[in-house]
Amino acid sequence: MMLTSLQQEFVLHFGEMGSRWGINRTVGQIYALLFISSEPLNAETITDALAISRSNTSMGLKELQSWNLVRLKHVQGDRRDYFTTPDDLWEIVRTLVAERKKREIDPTLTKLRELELQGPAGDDYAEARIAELREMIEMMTGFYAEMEKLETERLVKLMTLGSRIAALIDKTGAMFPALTKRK
Amino acid sequence: MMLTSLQQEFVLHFGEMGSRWGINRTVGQIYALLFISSEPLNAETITDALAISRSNTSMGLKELQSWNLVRLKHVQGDRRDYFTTPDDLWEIVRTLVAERKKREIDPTLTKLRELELQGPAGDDYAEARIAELREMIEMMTGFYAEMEKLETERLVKLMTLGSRIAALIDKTGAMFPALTKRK
DNA sequence: CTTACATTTCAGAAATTTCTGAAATCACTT
DNA sequence: AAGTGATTTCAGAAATTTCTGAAATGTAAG
Repeated sequence: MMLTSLQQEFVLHFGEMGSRWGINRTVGQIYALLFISSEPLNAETITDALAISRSNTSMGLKELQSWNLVRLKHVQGDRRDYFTTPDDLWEIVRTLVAERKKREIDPTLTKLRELELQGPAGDDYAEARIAELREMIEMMTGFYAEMEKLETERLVKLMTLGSRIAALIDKTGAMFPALTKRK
Repeated sequence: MMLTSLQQEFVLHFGEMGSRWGINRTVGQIYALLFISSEPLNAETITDALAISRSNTSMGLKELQSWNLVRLKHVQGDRRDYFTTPDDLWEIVRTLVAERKKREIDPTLTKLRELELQGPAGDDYAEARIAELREMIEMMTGFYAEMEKLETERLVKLMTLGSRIAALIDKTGAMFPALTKRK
């Protein structure tokens, strides 16, 4: 498959950004290619569009599947696997956030709880700092859980409230003022 | 400096998580150490607490400074630099989010705008997909900009609204319904 | 069961990132 | 301006990650 120059640039950009996003260049490129392709692509097509090895494509697709970022399709009378990204961008963002939380936040939350369970270690400052960090992460993951529950309509509405958001918050009764205290 | 076992475990965990967070092990460990230390530390102390080279410490601190994640302090009568993390966790989170946005999102938004400016490339699907992605990122960065403006009090209040958030959103008039449409 | 692909695995090669020690630079003191 | 100690730079070494080609495995059809 020959890429248009638009596709080419888009794909290369995602490849370069890959390392900042915690994936490698190839994975970024494969994802980008699937994202801007109107039809599902098979591994062979991806391999030659990106000029990489067939095995690299296989590993990249496996990685994207582990992130739940691609969907498998089948074409009538063709036994090869075809891949796409979801049409709905909101679904993509939800998946991305969920997976990053799982990989980047959850293990740390677990570790912090473990450390607290190990009981007083005679280092009051470190203990307080760890507790404080755990509480903050819990608050943020709690908020995330609520956001995740919202249907896309409401999420969009919230995100487009603009500066009226502050006034809206003020409309509700005061809650958990203790959580705003500083050390 | 001898680390307590609590500090040790905390530091090692941040080191391991480093790669998932887009920093390297050493940078993760240095940050963790500063975070749980009640007093500012100098490079020499960090070097021997983590058993790394002096130059590695220097590079790690430089990296943390480029992220705005550490503060420089000076001790009376000591010409060495001492480093700490801000006491206020909210300040840390704000910095982290701002820096990640700058590194992970902004360059892509710029690139997408560039691609759109290059004008019709005869690939309607890719063009539509790129426009859609740009709009989504703009919506999210717009929301982020609003969140960033909120004082910590209000942010905490918003984050602890729990399930009442949905009802609150519904209280406002309908806005931008077009933005919720699917392809 | 055999053939004909399709896909995955995996050991080593290649590329990239991280780390070190030595030298250079910087900045304060005398 | 010479001396002392702190910090940074940087070239190469070490470690890690990514990529490839070949072999192994999987799977549907004949």
